Amino acid sequence: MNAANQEIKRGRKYGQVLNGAWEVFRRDGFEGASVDDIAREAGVSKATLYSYFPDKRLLFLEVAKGECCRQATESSDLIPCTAAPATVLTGAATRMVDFFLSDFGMRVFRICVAECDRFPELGREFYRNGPALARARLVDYFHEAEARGELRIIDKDLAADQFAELCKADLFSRLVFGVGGPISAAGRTRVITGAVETFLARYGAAG
Amino acid sequence: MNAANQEIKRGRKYGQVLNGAWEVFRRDGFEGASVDDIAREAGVSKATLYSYFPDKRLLFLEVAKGECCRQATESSDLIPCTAAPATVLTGAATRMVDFFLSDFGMRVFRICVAECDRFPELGREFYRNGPALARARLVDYFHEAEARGELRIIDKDLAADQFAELCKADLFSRLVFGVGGPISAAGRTRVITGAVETFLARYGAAG
DNA sequence: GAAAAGATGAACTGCCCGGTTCATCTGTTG
DNA sequence: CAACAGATGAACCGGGCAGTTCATCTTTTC
Repeated sequence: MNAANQEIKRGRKYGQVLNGAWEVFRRDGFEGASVDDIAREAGVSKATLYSYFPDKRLLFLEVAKGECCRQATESSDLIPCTAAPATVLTGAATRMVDFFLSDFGMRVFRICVAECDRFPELGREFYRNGPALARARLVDYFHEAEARGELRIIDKDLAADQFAELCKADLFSRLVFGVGGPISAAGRTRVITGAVETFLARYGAAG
Repeated sequence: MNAANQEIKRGRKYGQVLNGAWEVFRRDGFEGASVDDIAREAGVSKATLYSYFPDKRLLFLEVAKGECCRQATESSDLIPCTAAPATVLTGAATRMVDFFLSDFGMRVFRICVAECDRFPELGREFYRNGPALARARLVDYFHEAEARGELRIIDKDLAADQFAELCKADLFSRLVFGVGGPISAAGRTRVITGAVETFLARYGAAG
């Protein structure tokens, strides 16, 4: 197991530390999290923790970057491009909405926004594995769909960003600012179908 | 002057404290700001500061809420509703983009996101004076424009949110995560005209 | 000009936190 | 079993910060 798992680079409890640190950081933020808390949460002594990471800053950066990468690889699944645009787009919209409505997505976003002054590279990492990745995939799909005569898009980058943004309508602000309780399933589908319809009204080949 | 200005509720230097506190809070965030720094920045002694506010938390809340209100009242200017929809919407889009691209808008947003766990009411205040207000104004305009036969919108709330969201395409994420240097004027107009065109493709009466 | 109210700044208290040290314990390897 | 590397935890250090106190100074008010 040790030989196979390359992520446990140094020492036996490297993974434990990362998990515990992520738990505490996402709960309390960077400043709010104390190293003692992290050590306790990870079931590890402070001395052990500092034998892995030179300081709190580096620990945080490693944890956050790891989570950003995880988010990217986990969402690297299907896009069945051959279906009708409305179907494909609805699927894509659902996945995007699910992500940023998730507790996980929200926490990562919040931390990135809060700490991106202190950790500029963190914001870039998140952007690369999040918005930029989603855009690249959408643009790829747009090319194929356009070749099939299903869509007509000049500025494909902008169109992809617009679509992603349409998926956030209403939901995102309310969640970010903690307004109006939990999001209902009806509210979700309202936004998703609305996004697809508006997008196709502009870029659909039928228009 | 004292009788006329009701904002100086307690003591002569109340305003000074608020200004200095805002300066430091927006630079360093809540945790990062030290009360000594604030007192120095405000040109006031710490004892004076604590004679106005019982603790740092309340001071921050007062400052942030004040800024949220200011943002609302300052943007309460014109919407010339009688012009063509493309014109009106372009103006509205420009104002929204200008706001969240501004140093001020960005800082307020960042602070609200970062601290909304610690200060739930702050997020609500920002939402009320920001997104919710913008939506209400747009919806009002939609009603008038629809009565004139210029637009055709069923779910006006959703449409307003979509429009606001379209204005953020590309720009907002890049700014929030500090990716890709300053925003060019060309990039700005690209997004604004794109937003108006997509919106009108869906909701314009000509469609 | 005197009293009252407000402002001052500097010192002080406690507390928490990041980071270090060290003597001791545990588990692995040969 | 012996040797060694890693893990432990508890104590400790230095520094910064929120909040208090107080004797003194300034401004207002009558």
